[in-house]
Amino acid sequence: MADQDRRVRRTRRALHEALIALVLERGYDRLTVQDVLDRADVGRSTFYAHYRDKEALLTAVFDDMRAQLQGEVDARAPDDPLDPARPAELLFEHAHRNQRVYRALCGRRGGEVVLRHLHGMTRELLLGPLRTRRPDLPVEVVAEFHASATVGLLRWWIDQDFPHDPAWLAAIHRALAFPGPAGPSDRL
Amino acid sequence: MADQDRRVRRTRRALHEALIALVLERGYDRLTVQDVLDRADVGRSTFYAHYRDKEALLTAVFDDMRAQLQGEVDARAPDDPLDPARPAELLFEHAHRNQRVYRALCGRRGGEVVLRHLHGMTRELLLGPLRTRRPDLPVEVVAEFHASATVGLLRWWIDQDFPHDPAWLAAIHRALAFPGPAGPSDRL
DNA sequence: TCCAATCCTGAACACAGTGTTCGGTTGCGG
DNA sequence: CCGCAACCGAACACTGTGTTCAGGATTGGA
Repeated sequence: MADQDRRVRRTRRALHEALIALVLERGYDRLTVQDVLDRADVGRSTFYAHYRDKEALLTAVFDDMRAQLQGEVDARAPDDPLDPARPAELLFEHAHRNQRVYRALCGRRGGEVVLRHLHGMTRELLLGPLRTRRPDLPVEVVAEFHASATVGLLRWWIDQDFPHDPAWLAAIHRALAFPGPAGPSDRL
Repeated sequence: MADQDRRVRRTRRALHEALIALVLERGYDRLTVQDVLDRADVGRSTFYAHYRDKEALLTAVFDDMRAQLQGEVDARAPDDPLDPARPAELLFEHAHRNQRVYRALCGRRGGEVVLRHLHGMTRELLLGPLRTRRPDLPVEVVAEFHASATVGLLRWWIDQDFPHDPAWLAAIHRALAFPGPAGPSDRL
């Protein structure tokens, strides 16, 4: 199996790491495939044997992050499946624990593609809990609203270098997105 | 003065129009400068005499829209400067009256750059009215939240081909962003 | 230990798109 | 009608992309 060959693992890992480092230094769109190759010390043809292009590599890095987050959500969220602010809270915590990657992927210097994926992911994450919260409004629109707001908040936090706690951001998010005496932590 | 030469006006107008048309057909990033040139029937060197690159042209088109919107906001908003939902309402109305341009600039096929500008513009538009609304939370964060949510809603509306009214969208926006018995039109 | 399969290398290549230059032409405004 | 400014378009150098292929290196399993 392809996965078990150490060379493949090494190559992929090196490319991922090089991409992240270079995005943090120069920003995604100022990057050349050749730049990544030089940094990762990988041959040109090898790269194209693994990824279709620069964007595919970025997506692969994002998918790693996505899978990890999804795992945590699946593990920690189902005990409280109806709180619509919970997914965002988990997202903020996950970002806080993986600042480097989030800065590269979702920060100012990251690519637009990742933002689209992140937005879509967040929308799906929120769609369930939101269905019950606002039965009077069309769910798609509500999900769109909250996904945009949540990702916007996250981006702001990242670009400000993660000030305060994840809990701080989550409290603000809850106060803005779901005001009222509902939540247990509605004050700062 | 440069502005008064008919040739300049004609060239700029043709380039703007060609860009919009082509974005609607193929999407911004699938476009070549040469494509725009062919469609506008303008020489290559002429283009670079007017704009630094493809992105500068896009920005110029956006600035036209921005100026028009700003004019309307200045004309119609100051009578109600404290309602934080009013700027978004005006934005939705303006988009509805300029569907073609908004689809090209801010829709799915538009460029990422415009989105950043639109986001910034919206944030500035909201910063004033929001300052009084939520004195307990940091203004920047609140503005970020609402700018993201508003632009997200607008993009959704555009990509769905402007279903319903501007008023419909504004009502949803108000209900989600500023709930409570405050606004005059809080129901659908 | 060996070996066949698989991966990696690196240079060469064709290609697409960019942004600039410049001599010559056209159209504008005064 | 004239002088100036804008436009043209072809040519050019340049950057980056994605592919190909023959030869060398590593791997996992027998």
